[in-house]
Amino acid sequence: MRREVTLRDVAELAGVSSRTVSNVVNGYANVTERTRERVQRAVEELGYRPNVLARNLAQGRSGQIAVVVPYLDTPYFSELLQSVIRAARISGYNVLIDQTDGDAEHERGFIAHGSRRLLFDGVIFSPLGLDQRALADRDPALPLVILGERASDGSFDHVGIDDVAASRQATEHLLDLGRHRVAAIGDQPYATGEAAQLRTQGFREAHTARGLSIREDLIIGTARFNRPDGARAMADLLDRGDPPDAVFCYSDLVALGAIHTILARGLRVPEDIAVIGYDDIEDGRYSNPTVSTISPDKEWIATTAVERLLLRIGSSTPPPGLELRAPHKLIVRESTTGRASRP
Amino acid sequence: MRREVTLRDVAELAGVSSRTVSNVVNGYANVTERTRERVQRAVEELGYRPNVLARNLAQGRSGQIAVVVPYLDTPYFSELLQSVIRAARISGYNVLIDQTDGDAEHERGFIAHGSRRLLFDGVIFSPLGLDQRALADRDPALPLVILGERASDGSFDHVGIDDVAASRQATEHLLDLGRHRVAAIGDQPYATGEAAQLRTQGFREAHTARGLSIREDLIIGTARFNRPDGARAMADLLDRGDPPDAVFCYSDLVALGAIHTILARGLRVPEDIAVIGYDDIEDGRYSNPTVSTISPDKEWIATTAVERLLLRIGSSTPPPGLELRAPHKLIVRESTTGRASRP
DNA sequence: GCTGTGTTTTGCAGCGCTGCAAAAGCGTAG
DNA sequence: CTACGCTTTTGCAGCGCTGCAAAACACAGC
Repeated sequence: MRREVTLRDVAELAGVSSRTVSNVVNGYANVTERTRERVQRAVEELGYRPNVLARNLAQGRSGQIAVVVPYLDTPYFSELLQSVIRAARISGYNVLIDQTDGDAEHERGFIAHGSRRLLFDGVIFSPLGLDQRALADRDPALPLVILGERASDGSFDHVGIDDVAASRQATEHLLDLGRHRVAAIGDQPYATGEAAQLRTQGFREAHTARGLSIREDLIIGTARFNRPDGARAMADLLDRGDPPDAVFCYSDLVALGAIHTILARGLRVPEDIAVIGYDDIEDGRYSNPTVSTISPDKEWIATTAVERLLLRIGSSTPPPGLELRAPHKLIVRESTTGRASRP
Repeated sequence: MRREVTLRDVAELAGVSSRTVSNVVNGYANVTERTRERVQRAVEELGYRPNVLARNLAQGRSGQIAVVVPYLDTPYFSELLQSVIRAARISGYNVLIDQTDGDAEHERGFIAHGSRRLLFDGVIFSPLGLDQRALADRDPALPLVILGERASDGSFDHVGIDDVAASRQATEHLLDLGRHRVAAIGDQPYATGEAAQLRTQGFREAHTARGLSIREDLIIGTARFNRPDGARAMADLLDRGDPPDAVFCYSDLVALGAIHTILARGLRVPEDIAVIGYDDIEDGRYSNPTVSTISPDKEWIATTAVERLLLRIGSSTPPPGLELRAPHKLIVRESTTGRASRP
């Protein structure tokens, strides 16, 4: 493989210094038209391409941001990622993706002090559960934006919807339908399940606001927010007898899993059991029945996260950690109100 | 921000040369136990972390591979990516992800000569359509593995299932059910739709092998392989009158979209119309009805692609471009044979 | 003690680029 | 003609690491 063309090669051909070539390549303003043209021609003649690695080393930055999610194949994340990549690219950043598989050790490693130093300039992090230890030995110099959990300690930004309000809204929708035995699937009552706990809180508030009591045994925990766990939890509920007449699921995947079980048992959705999900993934818009859900504004979340992160990367004095509330709305579909009259 | 700890700092503290520290850090064999320990201690005391950028520049490699897919939110790709990331990480490689949004210009840019030179050591590329021009001015020195399309010109590897055989198998399954008016949704009869064309070919072969004629008007094209396009295509078919009694969809998403339309029209799946998909994504295992499909071995595809790519990256004389056939199988679910008797 | 062999450590150059500050060029005013 | 201020170009050092080859060391055998 022949040696690659360098700045110096171009400089020699154009009869200028390599620094001038650098200036032209980077669009520096103070270059005469004549020089610019001469350099431009030389660049093209030799087919010069800047060496990103060298540039990065010299600048002390990598031009990459990392996005860390627990699972890539969760539609919510992949839909979000799509927007993040787009937003980052507009600003000239590449996106390095990593999935933690929900492994706490792995999550910690990503924001720990000095880890993979300089491979990325900042991290957008969607932790499955961000424990105290991880926060404690995190690199304070690493620009960080957290998605989902509510945990800003002032040194990073947090972007997410108001989980409590949204969950309350979802539950109220079920109660408005006249359902009385409403179950919740997805609780995670341990230290790292904060997102789940906020949803449970909203679920409770909806009840107490109406003076309704909560059947604690109708709050079901799951390890993950995916289809198999939703299906399993629903099966548990149905096996017990005295089944619920409505279910609030903490993700659309859980809802799809639950619906799968309900239908497999010969019951109807929503006639026998109404189901509402969370996330508004595309699946739920095409499933049978279609799934009512809480729809977070993913585009808003993605662009805001990138924007804030780049701001952090760019500023020497880190801006204060903000709590950024993304808009959300309730979307009513067949799984709670049934199919509209057929055409 | 204080200056970061460098090799030289460690060297000074340990009283050795920086080259020796480098040797220890990189696990070079010929270092006495005494030296190694001393250096190790200094490394820990100072909290030294290698600067990846500098290492990359010195070595002339980036330790990253790029994976380029058209759309990240397509479950098939996100499921595949998950495995690719895992496989790459095992070999110490990071994965840089990019989505092209199906933009040909963007796709070309990724493999074009010199583009983003050295940002990644190789590319796993799932082109939406790899046109001649892109192949023509591709950088011959860039290690490349292509997924999906069948297009190896000998200078790169290609990993994918046998599309023709698989499609034929799917179609035969529908014919075996006694269906006679079988439609196909997803054809792309233009230059860059090779994957789709192979599936159409399999569809045809299944018919001709049994001496059946094909109703050309039952082969429907779509721009993408997603739910909305599947739903739309199915609506077209039904609007025409004389609807098909079975449909072979070129992806599970298309199938889910098609099923959505069929059910919305008050028809039944599979009683009125049997539907089979392609890709075996998780959706299809939990949808109502569950979706029969062609299941490619994604794990095999991912690990093989990474393995071959790293082999290319590592060898100075590029190995011959291989055509690697991944295993696949037909999976029969409710959308073709109906629900098993209820429990 | 000296030589030869093998192991361990070192010095240096350089990967290709950019930051910095100085040098050169250029036009205008005095 | 000189001085001054502004624009344009340049030279150099250095980002932090590794490749290479030479130097230093250790040990055995004569």
